[in-house]
Amino acid sequence: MEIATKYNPKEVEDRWYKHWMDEGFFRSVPDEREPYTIVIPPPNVTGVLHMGHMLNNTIQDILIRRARMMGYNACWVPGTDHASIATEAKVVNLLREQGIKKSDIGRDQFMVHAYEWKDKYGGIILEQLKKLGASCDWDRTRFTMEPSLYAAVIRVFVDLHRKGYIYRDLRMVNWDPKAQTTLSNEEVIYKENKQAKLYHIKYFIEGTQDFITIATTRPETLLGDTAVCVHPDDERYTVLHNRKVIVPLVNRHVPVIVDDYVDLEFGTGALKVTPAHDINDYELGKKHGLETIDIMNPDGTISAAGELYVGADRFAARKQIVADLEAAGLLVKTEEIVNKVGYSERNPDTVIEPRLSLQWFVDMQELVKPALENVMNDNIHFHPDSFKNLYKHWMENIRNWPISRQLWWGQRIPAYYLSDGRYVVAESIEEAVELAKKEFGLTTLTANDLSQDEDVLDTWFSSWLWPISVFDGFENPDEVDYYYPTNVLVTGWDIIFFWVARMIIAGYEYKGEMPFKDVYFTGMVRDKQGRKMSKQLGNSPDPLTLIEQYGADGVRVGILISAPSGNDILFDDKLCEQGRNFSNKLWNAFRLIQGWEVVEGKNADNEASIIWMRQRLNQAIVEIDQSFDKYRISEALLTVYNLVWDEFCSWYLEMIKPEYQHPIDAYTLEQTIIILEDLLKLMHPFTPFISEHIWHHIREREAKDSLIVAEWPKATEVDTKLLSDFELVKEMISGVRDVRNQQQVKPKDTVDLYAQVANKGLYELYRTQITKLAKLGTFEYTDSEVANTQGFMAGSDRFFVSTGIEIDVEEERAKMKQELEYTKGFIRSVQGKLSNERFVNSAPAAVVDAERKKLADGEAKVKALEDGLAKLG
RNA sequence: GGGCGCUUAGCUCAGCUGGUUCAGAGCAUCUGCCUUACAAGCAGAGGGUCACUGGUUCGAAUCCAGUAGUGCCCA
Repeated sequence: MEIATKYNPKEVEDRWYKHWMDEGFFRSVPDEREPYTIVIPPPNVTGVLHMGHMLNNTIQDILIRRARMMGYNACWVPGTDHASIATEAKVVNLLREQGIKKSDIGRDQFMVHAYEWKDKYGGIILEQLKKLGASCDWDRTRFTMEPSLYAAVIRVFVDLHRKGYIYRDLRMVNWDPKAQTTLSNEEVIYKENKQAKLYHIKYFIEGTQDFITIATTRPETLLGDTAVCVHPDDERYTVLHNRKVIVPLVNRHVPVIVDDYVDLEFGTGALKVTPAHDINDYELGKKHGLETIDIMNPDGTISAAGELYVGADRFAARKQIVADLEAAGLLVKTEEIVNKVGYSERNPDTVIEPRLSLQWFVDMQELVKPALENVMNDNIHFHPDSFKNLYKHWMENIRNWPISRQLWWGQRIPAYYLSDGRYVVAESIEEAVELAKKEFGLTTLTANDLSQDEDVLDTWFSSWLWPISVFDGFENPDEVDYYYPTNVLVTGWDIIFFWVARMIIAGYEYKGEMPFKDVYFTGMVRDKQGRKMSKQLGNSPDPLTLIEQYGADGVRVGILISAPSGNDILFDDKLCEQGRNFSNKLWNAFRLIQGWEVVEGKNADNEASIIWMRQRLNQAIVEIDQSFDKYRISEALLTVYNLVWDEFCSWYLEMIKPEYQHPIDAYTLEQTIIILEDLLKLMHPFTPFISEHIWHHIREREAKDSLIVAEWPKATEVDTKLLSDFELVKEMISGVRDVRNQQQVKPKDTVDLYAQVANKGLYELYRTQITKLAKLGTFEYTDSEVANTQGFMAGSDRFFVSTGIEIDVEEERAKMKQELEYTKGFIRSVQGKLSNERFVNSAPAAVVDAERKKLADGEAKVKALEDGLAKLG
């Protein structure tokens, strides 16, 4: 059979994914085995795959595939969250294109459209994950708005309310006037506004012709001013204490208050106080008992309470008020300054408005306690653990969580109001009626007398239940008891607060136990220049295009190879090229083995190579397992990569490879295939497609006998002596090759080698291998310098290569002298250590022994070189 | 302003409990090879004062302090 010299992943990948699906290898149901569980960080249902997903899902797939091979009942639960703001925005836009306004069709109709949209466009990302090779149990795909998960959210809200953790309060919120929703602090992006203006405005002092100048960047808010504040130590304004000033245009008489909150340096040192429209002013207002005047409508226009400019947009109002102030002679001056303005993450052009609003909150102060404790004491283990600092800092300063969102797409808050504003919280309207009857003594109350809260809950209020709710854990203990706690959560560090912390909180509150044992934080994927990948910059490659170009295996290797946990990675297509080349290397090793003619019997010359390769494999298994245990995934990959490429391909296969058109003996072939099978197993988590493909072509196999469920290799005791001996042999062969290169010996020509060595047995063991890889004519031993040869050292052994080309004796002597000097210097430093009593007494015995060995080796080397130099004359 | 990181080869980064010839890998560069598995390859080579200054130690890239540069988070 002719096999292409270049591996073509496109012909292979879809086929094996289908095979795995058909055979049900991804499926997990509870059984007597120990589970290994991962819940996917649910991507946004409107989302498409980006590089961050690629990284984080590749890691999850690697972990779950290895666990599956290790015999665990591996369960990776996929799904999406409903992304209330993002999805609602998409649905609103779609409806708008059809000429439909959200307000016209009403809430129920809107929800019908939203679910339709989700069914049609949502979840593309899950299909894309299949291309990457993600071995999720697709039968378990969950969605945060499906009935069971919806019910869980409502149940938790009611429960937390009953326990007193959920309350309603007037708070300053980040208001997005376009989406007409409240945003959390994390959803506000602060951008520098270089063209901001600082307006200096006159406030007359009551009963005088004097005025005080106040600087503000938001002059329209003066409509809501209820005080002016000065610093107690500010002598400029001492005369104003206990006086009143007049707010311009609206002519409101407001008190001057004194508080050291004011920054003496900024502006004029006097601050206008607008409690309804600035968070700091709100705090000041509370402290000083000021009136709060809300001058803004939800859509960002001026409300009736503002008295002037009613109905005008806030920015139009600003322009107008500046003009009017100027006309009235109340504007002292306008200054250009740079300030930071908050924008909505979802509507990037919309300036966030601080606004007072009646919101639902979760009181986090008690809830965080077990979540903080169990991370700090490593019951839940963070990787890398430096994120504990960040976590601790946040958890110790946690603020209460605003969970209302003024949207329709989401779980509607289960609070039911009477017309007088009193309310009850219940899982259904029926329960609410009963509750209200009892609580308020209204025996004749019916459902018609109650109206449900118009707001929905923050999407994270669904997501924090995910490790429980995906197993229907709030309804039925069967599955959740088996799978929970899950083993590991893999996610970007940027959502440590949004999600990771909150899941831990919910886990302890509702299961009394951690949601996962380990958390693996991935870095952010950035472009070559270190910029975050984003749609706006257009610097993010399309993952599916990359898969087309390099194969899923290649992209997986590429993205992982430079991605130690927690560190940001600077992504470059070149990395995928390296991944693709790795696939190709393996492919060609397979071609070589597949192409051999076989002859019965056993070529004893290969035995030493086989034993070495098995030991080398053994050692690598130990290293790989250790790396996995510490979640050093990219390090494990590198070990596999070097094992396959360098050790197996460059050394082992070159040693056992028969001469051209000669057959291989059946024994060596079988041993080689067994070794290759172990390599494929080790590769499988990283490069699932090509490894499975070769697995099925290297032997005849049943469909069930697939690599994805093959047993993970186990290491036996590692023969470190044998391995270090062979490293010396490698060094010696490389030494010969170096001489060949320097002397420009043609690849086909042989050279003669003379060895002046302490341990002939070592080299005899590998005589055929050495002869073959170094392309030797003769290989003999000597006890002194050989004339007209180029010498080199490997360890403390000395070798002489005769290439038939005249050697420059002077050059040879100079090289030897240089090496002699270096070695003598080295010996001096070792002797220095060994003659230091404090070193010998306080360093561990193994370290001291190692130094003694270094000394002995060095001395042997010096002797060989000195003898050689003497011989050269 | 407060907090947390980072600084190792031209580039991107490893280097774990301070201790093997510890200064590494990949990419890039240079030399030679289309040697019948692989040019998406093979065999080699060069390249670093481990940011700087001090300290602890028998011993520091590694621990501590300070300085400089840089990035992120919070206000």
